[in-house]
Amino acid sequence: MHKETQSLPGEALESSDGPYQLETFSSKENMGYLLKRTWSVLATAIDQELVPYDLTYPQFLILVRLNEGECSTAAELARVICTDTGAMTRMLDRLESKGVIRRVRSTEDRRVVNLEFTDTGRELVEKVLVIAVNVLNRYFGDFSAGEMQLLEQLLKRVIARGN
Amino acid sequence: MHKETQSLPGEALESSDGPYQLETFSSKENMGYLLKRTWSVLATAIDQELVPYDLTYPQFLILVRLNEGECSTAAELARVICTDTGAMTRMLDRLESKGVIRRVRSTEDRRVVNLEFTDTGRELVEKVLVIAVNVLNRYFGDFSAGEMQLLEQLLKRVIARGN
DNA sequence: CTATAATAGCTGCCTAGGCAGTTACTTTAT
DNA sequence: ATAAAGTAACTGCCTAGGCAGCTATTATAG
Repeated sequence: MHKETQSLPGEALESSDGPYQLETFSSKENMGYLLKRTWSVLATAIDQELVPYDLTYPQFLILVRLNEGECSTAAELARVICTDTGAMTRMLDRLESKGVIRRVRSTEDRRVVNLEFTDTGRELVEKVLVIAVNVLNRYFGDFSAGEMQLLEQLLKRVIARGN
Repeated sequence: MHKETQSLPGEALESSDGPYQLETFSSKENMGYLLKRTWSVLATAIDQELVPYDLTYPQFLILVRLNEGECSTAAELARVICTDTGAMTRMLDRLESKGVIRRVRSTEDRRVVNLEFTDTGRELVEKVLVIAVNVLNRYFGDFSAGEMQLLEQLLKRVIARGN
C-alpha cells in the first residue's frame, strides 16, 4: 500500500503542491538527477586519482573517518557513513586484506572489534587526503564563500527533512 | 601516477587554492558528503514508496526514460543514464523478467535491440511517475522558485566542469 | 571491394550497498 | 539472579555499477 494522497474525490492521485508537476517532470532536469550527476562527477574524479594508491572512493571515506578519530569500530562507521553493518563488515574485509587496517578484538566489550591503521595505512591516509581536497577545490574553485555556504544550506534543508 | 601539483619546491603536495584546506577538511562537512547524503535521502524515499510496485529507483529511472521517448535501446539508455552497457544489459534483464518491458530485435540494424513497454509496464509508469513527483515536492516543497533555480545553477556548474 | 574502425549487446569478474537472519556478548528490568 | 532486550559483528542473498573482453553487425577509408 502506498501513501494516501489528499486529492479531491474523483481526481487523479497527483495533488501535493511544490516545484514539480506531473506534466512538466523531466528525468534530466529534476533535482534527483542533478544531485546524482553532481555527486557522480566528484566521486569518479576522486576515484580516478585514487587508482595509483589502489583505493576506491568508498574505501577512502572509511580511512578518513578512522583518521578523524571519532570512529574506531564497524558499527560506529556504519552509523556515520549511513550504511549497514553487513556492508561495513565486507568493506573492512577488503581494507584489511589490503593491509591498511587491522582488526583488534576489544577486551572490555568482547562483542566489538576495534579498528587500527597499519603503518602503511597511516601513511596512505595522509597522502590521499590531499587528493580529495584538491579534487573538491578543482570543482568548487570558482565558488565564492557565499555560494558555498548557500549550496550547503540548501542541501542541509533537504537532508534535515529526511531525518 | 597521479597528477602533478604546482607546489613550491620543498613544499608538501597540497597547493591548489579553493574553498577547502587540508587542515580543516571534514568528512561530514564537505560538499561530496552533503551531495551524497542529499541524493540518498531522495533516493531512499522514492525507493520505499516504490516497494508496493515491485520497482527500485534505478529501475524506475529506466522506465521514465523509455516513457519520455528519447531512448529506445540499451545503448541510448546507458548514454543518458551515464552507466555502461554491461550494467544496462542486466538492468533490462531484470525489467524484462518482471514483465514490464520487452526486447525486440531491430530489422534495420540487426545489432540493436529495441525496447518496448508491455501493457502492464505502460500502466506502471503512469502510476509511479506520480510517486517521484510527490517525493520531490515533499523535500523541495518549501523551496521558492528562486531557490530551486539557484540550486540548479550551482549544481550545473559542477557538472559542467566534469564534462 | 575489402580491410579497418566503430557500434550494439552481452558476459565475467570486481566493488558496493540494502535487507534479513544468526551468533555472541552485554545491558536492563523484573 | 535470571529473563528479556539490545548491541556488535557477521553471513547469505539480492540489486547495482565499473571495467575488460567478446561476438555480430554496420560504417568508413583505402
